[in-house]
Amino acid sequence: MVQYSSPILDLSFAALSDATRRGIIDQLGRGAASITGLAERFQMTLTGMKKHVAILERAGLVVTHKAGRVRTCTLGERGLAAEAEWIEAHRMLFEARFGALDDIINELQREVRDGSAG
Amino acid sequence: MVQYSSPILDLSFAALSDATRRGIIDQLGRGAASITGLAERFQMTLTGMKKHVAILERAGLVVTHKAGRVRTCTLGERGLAAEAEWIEAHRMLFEARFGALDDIINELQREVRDGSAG
DNA sequence: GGAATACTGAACCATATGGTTCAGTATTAG
DNA sequence: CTAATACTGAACCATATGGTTCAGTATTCC
Repeated sequence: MVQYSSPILDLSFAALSDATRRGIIDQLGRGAASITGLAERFQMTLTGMKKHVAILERAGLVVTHKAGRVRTCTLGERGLAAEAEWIEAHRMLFEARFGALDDIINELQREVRDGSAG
Repeated sequence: MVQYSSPILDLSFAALSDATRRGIIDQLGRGAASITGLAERFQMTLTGMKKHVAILERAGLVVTHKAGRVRTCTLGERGLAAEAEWIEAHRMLFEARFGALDDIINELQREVRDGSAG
């Protein structure tokens, strides 16, 4: 079996797969915000927004701090380094695939070896 | 309301949020593979593997071609450009936050020290 | 033709999202 | 103390994942 487990990437790519959450990151890049502020900006109930923030927080992309009644959300310190690293490494894979097309064709012919033409 | 919709990023970040699917991309970077080949390598039923491949395909990350009985999977030509672009743009946001942190802290300390707004 | 191979689809199950409402709790303002 | 504000948690609903099994269909091999 092959193990490619990476809880951080699992959680953070999942967190980034929603447009609202990408918008929240965008917004927090312009300054800290409360749950209420984010909920208003994204036209959503407080409860709904809190769930999004919880998902971002679990992924380490957002940090929150409650002072009095107000929970303030900011971008996490972790940043997007792990995600960028994976993406960049695999961009090269994608590009290498088109560079190394001959090898791939050979591999294909060896594996399939059915001479299927059309 | 704010619109941050981007079906491509939705689908591809979601596709990348699973370790098995990241492994499949890894594997396809080393050469094309059949559903059966991938299913064996990742210890999974054909049906299960086909679902993963379908999710990668829907995101444009993988392309498949059926010749005879065999469906061959390869990396999609689209690559990871859109994902890389989003990540890089927002890495800067994250870093800008912490670059500006000194300023923010100074500002806060100044306000506290001066006892702003009695 | 008949059997093995490779995939496919439907159905099922458990869990997670993405959202809601409703009923609280804690904090701040008067 | 009272009231408003800001959040929180439980419960609910629909849909998507992540996996399975079981029953096909299409191809290839003998």
